[in-house]
Amino acid sequence: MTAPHPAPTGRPRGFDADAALERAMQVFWAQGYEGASLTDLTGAMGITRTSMYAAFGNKEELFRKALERYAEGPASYVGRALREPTAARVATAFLHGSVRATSTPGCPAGCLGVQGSLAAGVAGREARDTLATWREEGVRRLRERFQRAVDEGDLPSGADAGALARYLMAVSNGIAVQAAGGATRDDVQRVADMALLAWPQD
Amino acid sequence: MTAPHPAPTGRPRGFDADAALERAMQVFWAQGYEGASLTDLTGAMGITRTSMYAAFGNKEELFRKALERYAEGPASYVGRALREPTAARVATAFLHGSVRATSTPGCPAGCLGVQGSLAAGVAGREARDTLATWREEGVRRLRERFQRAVDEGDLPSGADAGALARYLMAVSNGIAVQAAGGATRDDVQRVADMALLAWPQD
DNA sequence: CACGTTCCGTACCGATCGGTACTGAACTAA
DNA sequence: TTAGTTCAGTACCGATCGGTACGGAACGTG
Repeated sequence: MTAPHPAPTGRPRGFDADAALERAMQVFWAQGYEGASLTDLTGAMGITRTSMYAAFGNKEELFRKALERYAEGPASYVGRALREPTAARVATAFLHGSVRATSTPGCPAGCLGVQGSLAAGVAGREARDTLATWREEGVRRLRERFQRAVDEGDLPSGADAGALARYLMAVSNGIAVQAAGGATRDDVQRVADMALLAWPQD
Repeated sequence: MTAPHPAPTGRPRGFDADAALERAMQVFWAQGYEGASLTDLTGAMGITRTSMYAAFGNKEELFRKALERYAEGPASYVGRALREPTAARVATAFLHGSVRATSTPGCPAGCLGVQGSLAAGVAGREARDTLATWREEGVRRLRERFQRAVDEGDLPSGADAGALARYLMAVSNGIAVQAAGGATRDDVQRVADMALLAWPQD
């Protein structure tokens, strides 16, 4: 394994693909999949259509890659929250992370995983399903974390890990909708704090 | 005032405008504002483009009228909830109504007021703002109802009516997102019930 | 009947949609 | 230098977008 990139022949790429993807993510985040035209996207990315297609495939693949970047960037709080030592701290970190990510100055308000595509025509159906799967994957990770907490005695033995997981995801989604609609960070922070009052006490 | 409709001269309308608006509402609900093309809409409404423009103005006005119909139909639970005698019962009726409306067989999953337009390009920006204003109006009505409950001693004097109102709206929005993503009625019912555990006890 | 008014249906408008063919330009290897 | 390969940019593709012009059809009124 001396050369992970086999043979860099031909004309080199004239732009930073990582930076371009970051811009594309921002456009999808702000305008949604259907609302983001190739003109909008390539304009923000600073490249031509042909360069975009050569580097990312097509609009749908660009969207999927933008979502991956989103998951590792603005939504990285999910993975961090899951590594908290107790279920209660997981819940708190998850919702507080959601508050921060959906109300960060300089970034679009809301969550790409929600407003990227929620209801769509035929053209945006695949993007919609991609996001639904992504959110469901988040529920699954939370559920498994909480099931472990039940097994370890961190949560009461009667606690429903699946219900707790979906509850947190739903509140997070609601925070995202509120933020997208103009609610302030203080507004959604109060929502998160109030939602945590429902957390099971042992 | 003998004739509220002054002079019904000319060729009479060949379709039921009310039924047509109902179909349009369903299409916007399922596909969102940008995802619903005029071909989709008029096809479902069973009328031609010219008839739609004559009866409803244009796509944006059709959307606003569909939202009005939604508010008086599937979302009528909001007004009913506000008339409940105690704040706690308002909250319960509001979230349970949200559960029912977002997971009704035969209707699109989710809430038109959320997935109708959350993030949009220039074309859908007005629809998006219309929905944000509509949701904010819901928060206002809840807040005023809860402020009254505080004044009457129904809620503790320290309760923050605005925070309670936004909390309920956020949870409702989250339920809508989850339902749109495929969560079952039982799933979102559990979310609602758990969210109500956070309600202030006197 | 003829007349004015309104509605319906077709056929079309310019603009924009996502996507691509093609021509050079810029690089490495021989 | 030459050949081979990849990228950039223009100019364009057919399809679809929201919206409309226009002519005929269906009504109430003289």
